Amino acid sequence: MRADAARNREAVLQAAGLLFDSADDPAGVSMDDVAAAAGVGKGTLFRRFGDRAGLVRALYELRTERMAAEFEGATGGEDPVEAVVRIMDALLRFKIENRALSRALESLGGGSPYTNAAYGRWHARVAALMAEARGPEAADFLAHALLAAVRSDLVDHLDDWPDAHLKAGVEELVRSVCGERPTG
Amino acid sequence: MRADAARNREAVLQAAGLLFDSADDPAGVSMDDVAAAAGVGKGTLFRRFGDRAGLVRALYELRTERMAAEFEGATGGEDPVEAVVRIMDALLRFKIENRALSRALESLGGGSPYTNAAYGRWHARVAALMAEARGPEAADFLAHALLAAVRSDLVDHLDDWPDAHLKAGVEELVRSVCGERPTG
DNA sequence: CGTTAAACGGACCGATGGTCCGAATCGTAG
DNA sequence: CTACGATTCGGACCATCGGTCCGTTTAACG
Repeated sequence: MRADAARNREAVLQAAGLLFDSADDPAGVSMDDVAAAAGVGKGTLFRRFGDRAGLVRALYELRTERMAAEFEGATGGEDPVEAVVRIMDALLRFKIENRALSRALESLGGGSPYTNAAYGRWHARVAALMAEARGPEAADFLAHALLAAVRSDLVDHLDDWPDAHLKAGVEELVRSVCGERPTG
Repeated sequence: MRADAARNREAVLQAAGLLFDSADDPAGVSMDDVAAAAGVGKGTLFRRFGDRAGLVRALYELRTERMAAEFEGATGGEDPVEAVVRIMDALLRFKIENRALSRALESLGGGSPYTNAAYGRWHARVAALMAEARGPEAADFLAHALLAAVRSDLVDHLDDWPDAHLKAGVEELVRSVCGERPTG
């Protein structure tokens, strides 16, 4: 990759990140806005990322890297229920901290958010843990259901709840679905 | 309302219904398409329904009427868990039978699907039942989580599952969340 | 039938995602 | 350092879409 190309790629990612972070509605961030903020022509933007979806995915994967790495090496042996709790909590935090970007990703059109490599990975992981925790019966669907509970637009809808309340709700959900009796 | 206005309103609703039903991607149904299919000018379409969201909501409420009525009078006394199972099953069936329309409704932009009178009603009802079934602790969030599990794009994503499998998954989810032990 | 208020409908507008191609720039070979 | 080909740049340009405007038509009523 030529030097100017690499430089522009970084500039675009950074600019787009700032724009999404400071946007209430991700749909309000246009490709023209991104190009302008990055000091780059529209052609450059589209050649590098293909289309809007490509840009959003690239940005998303950038932000996801660290979190994904944290769980990549998470070896077995741990209580599967606790593992699911940890994953769901991490996802919830991520959605809270990356509201606009996450919403942009989940509203790309087509089958989003399900046509998405990252979703597939999380689902596989959670489904496996669910199968371990309570049998393989409906593990696949229950994993989908858990992930649906932290979808960004729901998190966004509940943004006037205290974070702790939301977190407690998610944890309660996970434990219930995993077959633990309700607390208290 | 003038007679021609009423006639055109019906024509638009019927045409839009057909278009959405036969569309894979609801975004592919444009307002121009609807106007043309209804044999009506664009101005008429927008004057009657305000904007795209208005049209989709009108169509949605039309289709929802029967289902809503079924639960409107559902008096108490029934086992709350069974009541939630019934509601979730009805919602699931509705999403399956109205794929494109439901997806259109849930992807209107803004805080959709949560800025929606119907959602509020379903949530209130489910939350109340959840509170009855397992205490008020996290009932509010758990109701959101249940409803999220039958969101139309998830249902659509799983459209190669047999309906019975999906239905069983939803039922299993509801019973788990309500505190029943996993079956088997 | 005449009058009036309401509805009609399609030309028009602004914005947006995406394309195109001549101009500018990078990397390299000589 | 220079010359040159390949790659990238960038913004004018295009098609489409939601939504508006306004001259024209038409339903309703006395």
